[in-house]
Amino acid sequence: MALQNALREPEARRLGRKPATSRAELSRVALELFSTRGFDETTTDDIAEAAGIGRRTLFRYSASKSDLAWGDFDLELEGLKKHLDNLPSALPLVDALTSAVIEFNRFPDDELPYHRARMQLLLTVPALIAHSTLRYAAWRQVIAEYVARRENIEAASLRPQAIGWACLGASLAAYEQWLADEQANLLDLLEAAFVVLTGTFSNGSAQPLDKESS
Amino acid sequence: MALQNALREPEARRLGRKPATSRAELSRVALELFSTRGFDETTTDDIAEAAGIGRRTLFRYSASKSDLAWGDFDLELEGLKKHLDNLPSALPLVDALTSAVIEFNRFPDDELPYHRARMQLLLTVPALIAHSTLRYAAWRQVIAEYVARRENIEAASLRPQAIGWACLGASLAAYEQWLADEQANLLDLLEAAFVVLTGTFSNGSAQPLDKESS
DNA sequence: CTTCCGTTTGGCACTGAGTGCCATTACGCT
DNA sequence: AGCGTAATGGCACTCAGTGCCAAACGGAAG
Repeated sequence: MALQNALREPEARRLGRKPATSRAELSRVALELFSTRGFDETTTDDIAEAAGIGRRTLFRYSASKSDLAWGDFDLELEGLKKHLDNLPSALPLVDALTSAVIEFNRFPDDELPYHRARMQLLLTVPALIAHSTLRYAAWRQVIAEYVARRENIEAASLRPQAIGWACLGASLAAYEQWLADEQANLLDLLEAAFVVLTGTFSNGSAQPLDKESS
Repeated sequence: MALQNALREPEARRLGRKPATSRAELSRVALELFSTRGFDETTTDDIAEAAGIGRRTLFRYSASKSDLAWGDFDLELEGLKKHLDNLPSALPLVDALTSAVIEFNRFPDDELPYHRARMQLLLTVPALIAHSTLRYAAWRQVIAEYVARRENIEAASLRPQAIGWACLGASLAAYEQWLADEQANLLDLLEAAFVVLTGTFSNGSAQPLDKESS
């Protein structure tokens, strides 16, 4: 279901007909249409036609129309895992998490407009907001597994899961601000979001904190 | 779209044909079918038939099949708002939030099995997990608005939004544990989830990391 | 009781996403 | 050229969701 054909490892393919396109290419085409025409106003027929393939084939590359808005997320998740694995265990947990989230969201300058357009859709179109939750779950799980490994507890237990949620929430809150302000710096916002968490959920009783309104 | 007919204020209805059922009743019927037969295996025709109404009418009471799994959430949200409004402003923010979340999830013992069945679906069925995100957004917004009011900042700004996310995440993490353990106490788990946050994001280690330059 | 008015109902037909089936096409290899 | 393999895409189907509209209903006035 997740991995259909046309996505076998490049080296593993020897026999048979060549795939007519790629998941990344379809994502590009779909994103273009979604951005210009609107998500609901774009049919899967439109996308297939724009990509020069049959509608039936489209659904072999992507499990759903919503899924097209996402690129190769699994690939990026691998990067996140690797980054976490390479962090020194002496680094305090919050700092490790902050660092991982920031690195995960570091993109080359020339990709930023593209990334912004995608995130604009993902965080704006109701159908995509809803669908994205399923992708986020995998992201949260990576965080949870890191916490679990680090503290030698079950990844499915309360603490890793709650922390996974908190990190996701901080990220999305930062993204919303980023999308609202063309000039804003995504990575700064991400760090600020984590500072919000540390400031709010401080260990002792909560002392009044200074505000940073926007 | 959100409020269709059949949901006008009870006192406000004088004229015209009587509604054949209610949103709550349909939710009950649908939940029953979803639980026994499975969500994907239940068609909207099935639900309409079980409720003794036409399929067309079903969609006048509920915007979507997924929405049926939710009860009158807007009503409960009002309760959450009220509770937050009545909290003493001297109460530290974390404690206020914890208290609100706990009160929001307090149910009479005899409703617990029903509530559990519903949450089991909402947190297990992919289509419902996805759809629920849209409902959660309203919940987060209530939290964000409270924080914003309390600190005299914009509800749409980073801090209230991030806190809203964190509270939602803590709640959902607690719910997952609750569903996994028949014996567990939901309110205890909720409080524990908030303790996780306070323990993890303690003020001390909020040191700025290396700066980036993207 | 009848008429009128406003509301809900539900049938019908339609769009569009997603899927199973399967013949066809294209590629690499011998 | 022929073979095996894998991708393609057409066709038909299910099902969610919607616009349209005539019929059913319930209260109030005549």
